[in-house]
Amino acid sequence: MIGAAPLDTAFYARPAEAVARDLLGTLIVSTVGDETTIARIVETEAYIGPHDPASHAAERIGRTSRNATMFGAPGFAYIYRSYGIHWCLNVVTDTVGFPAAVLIRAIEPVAGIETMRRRRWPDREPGPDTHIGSGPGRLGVALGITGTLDGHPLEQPPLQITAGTVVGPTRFTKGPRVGITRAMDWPLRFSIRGNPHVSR
DNA sequence: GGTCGGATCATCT
DNA sequence: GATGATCCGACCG
Repeated sequence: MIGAAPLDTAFYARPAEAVARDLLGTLIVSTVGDETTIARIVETEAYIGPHDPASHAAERIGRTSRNATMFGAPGFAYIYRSYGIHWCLNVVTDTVGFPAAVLIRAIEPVAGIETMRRRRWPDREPGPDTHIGSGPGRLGVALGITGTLDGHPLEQPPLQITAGTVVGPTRFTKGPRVGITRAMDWPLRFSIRGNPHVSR
């Protein structure tokens, strides 16, 4: 459903694993730069707390300026710079003082696809639509997300998440997270089964 | 199809 | 000084 109300704090104020699963099928509505783009979340990863060694807020790291948003209230965007190049979007979950978040790993374009194509390929022929948001760095570009949105409440423009399509228990896959070097076997990555926009 | 190296920088050792 | 929740283009087969 397009135009649904934003997800509320109660949705986010749960363990990251539950939020990661339930974010599948919901819609990101971005009005960054006066252009509206809407995309369905098709892949997520949970970073479940200080005991999660792969988390930016793992116990051995503690609270730093980068991960400060993860320690705050649920329902806010945690955005970080990846490999010095990409902006990656997370959603803060659980409770204040307990750092947990869900990384959005892939999206499927729903509206504003021309804007997304232009942002992704400004100086060359557009690639296939399945490459617009099939990865955390890619979807950041497509939706116009930058570090200035770190700490932004996701119930407000210009970046919101609203209810979308309910993804049933047999229509998603759960498996190991991608690109990490610790806790590589923890099954905290969720994706819509068979969706061509999933990163892998 | 697959593998490899470069880009680029905030954060941490 | 090294690392990393990545991506892309080049090259190989």
